Amino acid sequence: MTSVEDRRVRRSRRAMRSALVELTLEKGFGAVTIDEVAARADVARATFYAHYRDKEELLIDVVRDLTADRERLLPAVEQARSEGFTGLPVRYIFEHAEQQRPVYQVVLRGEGDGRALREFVYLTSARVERVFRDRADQLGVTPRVPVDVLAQAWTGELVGVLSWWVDNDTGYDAEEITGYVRDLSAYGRVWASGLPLGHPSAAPDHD
Amino acid sequence: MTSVEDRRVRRSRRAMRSALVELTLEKGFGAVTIDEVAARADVARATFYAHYRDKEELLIDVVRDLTADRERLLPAVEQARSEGFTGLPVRYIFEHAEQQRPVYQVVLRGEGDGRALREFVYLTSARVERVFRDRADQLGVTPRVPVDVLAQAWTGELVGVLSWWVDNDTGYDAEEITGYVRDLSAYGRVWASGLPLGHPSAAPDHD
DNA sequence: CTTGTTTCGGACAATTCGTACGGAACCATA
DNA sequence: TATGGTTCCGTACGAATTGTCCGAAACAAG
Repeated sequence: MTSVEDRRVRRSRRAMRSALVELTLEKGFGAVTIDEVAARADVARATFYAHYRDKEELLIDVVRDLTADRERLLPAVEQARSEGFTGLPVRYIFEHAEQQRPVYQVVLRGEGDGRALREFVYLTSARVERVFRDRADQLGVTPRVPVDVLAQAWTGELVGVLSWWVDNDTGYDAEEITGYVRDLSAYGRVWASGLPLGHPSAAPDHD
Repeated sequence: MTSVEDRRVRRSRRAMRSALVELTLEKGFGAVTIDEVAARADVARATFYAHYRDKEELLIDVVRDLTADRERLLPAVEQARSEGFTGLPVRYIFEHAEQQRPVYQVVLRGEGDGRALREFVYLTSARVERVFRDRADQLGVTPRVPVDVLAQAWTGELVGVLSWWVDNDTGYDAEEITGYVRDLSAYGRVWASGLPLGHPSAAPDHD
């Protein structure tokens, strides 16, 4: 039942995914009705229920499809780099977001009951945490900040900037924003604000 | 119409706000019906519509009430500090989240059509950006990363960690998490991962 | 006490939802 | 190209929820 092999299944699901994205951008997720999705996808309403329990599940399917697509872009990058690289290069994330902008907009707006965005954040943070943990093990150093906190913070930063970037006309292109995010997260706000680097051992009294 | 002065209005709105929070934690925002909110708040259904257009507006009211409460806590802190301080101390945010945990959970889960969470993020990031901008002006330095990017990144980091913290049993208390977030965002991932501090002028090749 | 506002309780039509069904169209095999 | 299994269509149905209306009662503030 509902085999992913079947061409009809692929067709229907793909159609419904992009129908949802379109409609959500037009009138907001909450205002989109299942009838409309089916109509736009040129599919019977009964077909929708044959694949998804509700709108939210369809949106989650959109998220999974998006992240799968994102992962599919990485091997080429990794191969071109020094061996053993398993990171999630910021630059390709923003470029991916540039290409798939409408989808990112819909996903990152976080509509629905939040399951979809949470799925996206989870898929990302789990990836990030794994990378950080491997790196720490490999270098044999003890992190000054626990890896799980690090992963959550960095994912939050990424998602925050990403949401803002795809939803507004910020004036920065993918390359610029990549540079800022990378340097900021790597060297911190003190460096980023243009101050001379003090020694971080004393407790800082910034906010 | 709908004057905020009237005691009946205050009563009704407060009751509906906490009813929504309770019910959302019990069964999820999407599953909560307006009937239930009214019933739990011990208010007629018509009264709901006299105050809010839909559930989302009620949730936004929850957000505004929450941030207003958060702001109300700050003056005491600011006064106890060196004059001229206008920051948003991380520590008090996490302590506030600890006290108001159910509300933070509901808000940060980002259910509904996202307007409420977006309002929260906006209210926070606007505050943050103002602080960063003032600080940059005051110090007369040119930030290496534009202030708007800085604000979005830091807000994202804060919201990301906050969501994770209030929704999971992370094992860190408010003070610990505050220290980590503050140091990490101030000095960056390179420092946080325990590495010796290289010179940040060369282009980094981390992710 | 009087005036204006808010709340109540009940009713209403209109949407949307989720499910069911037989028959037609389709796909992957042989 | 024949066949058995699946997916899709079209339609129909009851149930639940929504948003709006109204007059009467309760309340707040001068």
